[in-house]
Amino acid sequence: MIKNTIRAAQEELKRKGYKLTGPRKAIINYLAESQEHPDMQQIFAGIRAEYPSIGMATLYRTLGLLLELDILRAITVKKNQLRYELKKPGDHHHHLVCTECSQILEFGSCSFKHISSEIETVTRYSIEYHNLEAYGLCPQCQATS
Amino acid sequence: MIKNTIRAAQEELKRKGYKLTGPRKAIINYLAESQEHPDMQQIFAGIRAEYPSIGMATLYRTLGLLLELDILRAITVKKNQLRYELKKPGDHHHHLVCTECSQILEFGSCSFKHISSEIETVTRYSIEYHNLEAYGLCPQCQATS
DNA sequence: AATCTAATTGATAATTTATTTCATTAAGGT
DNA sequence: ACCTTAATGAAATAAATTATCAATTAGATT
Ligand SMILES: [Zn+2]
Ligand SMILES: [Zn+2]
Ligand SMILES: [Zn+2]
Ligand SMILES: [Zn+2]
Repeated sequence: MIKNTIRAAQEELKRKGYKLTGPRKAIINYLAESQEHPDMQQIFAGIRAEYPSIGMATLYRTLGLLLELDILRAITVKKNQLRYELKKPGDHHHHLVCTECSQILEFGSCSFKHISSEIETVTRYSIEYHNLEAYGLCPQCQATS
Repeated sequence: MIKNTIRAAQEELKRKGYKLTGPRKAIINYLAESQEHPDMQQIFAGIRAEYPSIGMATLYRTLGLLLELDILRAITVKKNQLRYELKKPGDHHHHLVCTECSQILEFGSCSFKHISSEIETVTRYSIEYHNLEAYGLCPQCQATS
């Protein structure tokens, strides 16, 4: 539900004491509505459509902030190639990344949740979130090799 | 076993048709011997100690190559802050990363192996490797907050 | 062991990406 | 409507990454 995702992100910003500004709203809206996993260039271009005055620095700052607040997730496709997605409340999934064409596919089963608390006990870390990416070849790239 | 790690990495290079050059050997040696998870700057400084003529470009190229060959793993500590570790034959582990001080702790239990082949069946991807990082606060940073 | 060939290297330049600065704007509280 | 301060955007600056290319060298071939 896109509306919920947007609202959750906005509320989290306010809850932590940040202002809900035009640029931030535009970025959150764009991310919430994008079905793929866009990179920074795509996001920048996309935002400009409905918020033409936005500067690059603001986008850097905002993505950094959303990551810190754990509202946003970055997926490493290749070295220094990140793709982004807004976290949806109630959803938890991970990603398959094709090492050939960089296609991203989501999968819902998470095996980490079960061992998370045991790892917390053993290591004394307090775990806030986790990322899991599996890398390999997508069906198309398997065919053409 | 450091010796084995070095040999495995070297053999993989040769097996794939790459030359075993001085710089590559130095980089592999450094990585194999480093117990922490160094970043590029640390690696560069460390290599220079025993291979002073190495250029930055070669380090970039070599790290990229080792990543491609799945000999090397990159751990995302923060946005655009990577740490590296050579994969050891017979070893498989994942990482806890402190979001405050960037300390990295390894943990051995991998929950993904069990579901990997099922995901391959369902998605038709062929999975070659995976990365899992859990983020949170290390014991020290929990104390000072 | 000397020769050959193509991959690799290192210095530099060029490019791209990210951050800092700072005057201006605007969000949210009063 | 006003005030305070966080946030923005443009530009400058800095940092990271990649491209270029002559010189070197690993590994194969005599
Ligand atoms: Zn996703
Ligand atoms: Zn998970
Ligand atoms: Zn490790
Ligand atoms: Zn694993």
